[in-house]
Amino acid sequence: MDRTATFNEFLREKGLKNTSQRMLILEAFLNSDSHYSTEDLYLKLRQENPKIGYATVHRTLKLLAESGLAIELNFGDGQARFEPVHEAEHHDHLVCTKCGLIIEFEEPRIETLQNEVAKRYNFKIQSHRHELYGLCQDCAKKA
Amino acid sequence: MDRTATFNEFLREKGLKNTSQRMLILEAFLNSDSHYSTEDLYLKLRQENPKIGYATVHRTLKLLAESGLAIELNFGDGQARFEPVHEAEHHDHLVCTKCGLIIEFEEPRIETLQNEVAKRYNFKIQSHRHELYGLCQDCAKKA
DNA sequence: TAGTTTTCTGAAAGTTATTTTCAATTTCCC
DNA sequence: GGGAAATTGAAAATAACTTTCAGAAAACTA
Repeated sequence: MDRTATFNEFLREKGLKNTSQRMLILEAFLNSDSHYSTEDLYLKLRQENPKIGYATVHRTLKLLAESGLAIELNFGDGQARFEPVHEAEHHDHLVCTKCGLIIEFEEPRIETLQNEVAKRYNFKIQSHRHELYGLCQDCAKKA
Repeated sequence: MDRTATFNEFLREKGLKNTSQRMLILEAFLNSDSHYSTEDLYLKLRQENPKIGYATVHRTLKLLAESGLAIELNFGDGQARFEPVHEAEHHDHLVCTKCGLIIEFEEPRIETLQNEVAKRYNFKIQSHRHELYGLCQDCAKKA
């Protein structure tokens, strides 16, 4: 299932409608390689489609984030940015030191920060390990 | 050198002045265990000191962040929060798979996200590993 | 597929957090 | 203590985001 279909299914499940604006915004967003703020994407869309509204772009980006197709990033410049979530997202682990339970987690924002760190040192990442060790919910309760 | 002294030195270096308000804000901030927004800290300070201004609290928190005593966090709720940076901040590693070079890095924002992940699973973190593997600047150049 | 219901849209207004302005005050350096 | 320079608090300004609302469009129903 491609991402347009994924989004359509998301809309259907939520009882929302598939509109031409949403499709335009989705397409523009998916074809981006950078991190768009609402403003950025709005201005880009305006070039082709002068009657699209800022509020619609904003609302659609929120929906995309909710559907999992986008993640919302905050670099602390007071402007939210949205990034497409790519397939093959990998996960990291929480490991319980008492019972051995392993929980997989995904946190794209950590990935972003890793990339930022690597960039800081002109380092080219090939892979990574990231494990959090501690007590799971049950073991913490018993302790 | 304690943190008050650190801040005073930071002020002196920047040609800024040591005022009673700044000291009050610094003290309240350092004695906090939680993440304060400007608003939070402002309201707390008002209890003891009704004439302190919001703008001053805000400006001082920015200075603290600039001085390295605080980090500014963004949880995406549209409100910046500030957290004291504690001593003994630990670091993680970049490891070059070619020449074995190890670079230490610190990235408090990753720590914050880790905590967020842990909270998501009601997991109590005891320690963690976080290593990025790849090519250092030099090896990447040669490749 | 026409009619009905519900959601959507864009523009503008409203919020909320943050930043700036400015006149009075305070600090710092002799 | 005197004076230049920075600071303060209140209020105004800004900027990002969210909501409102009436007309438009999509989805459902028979």
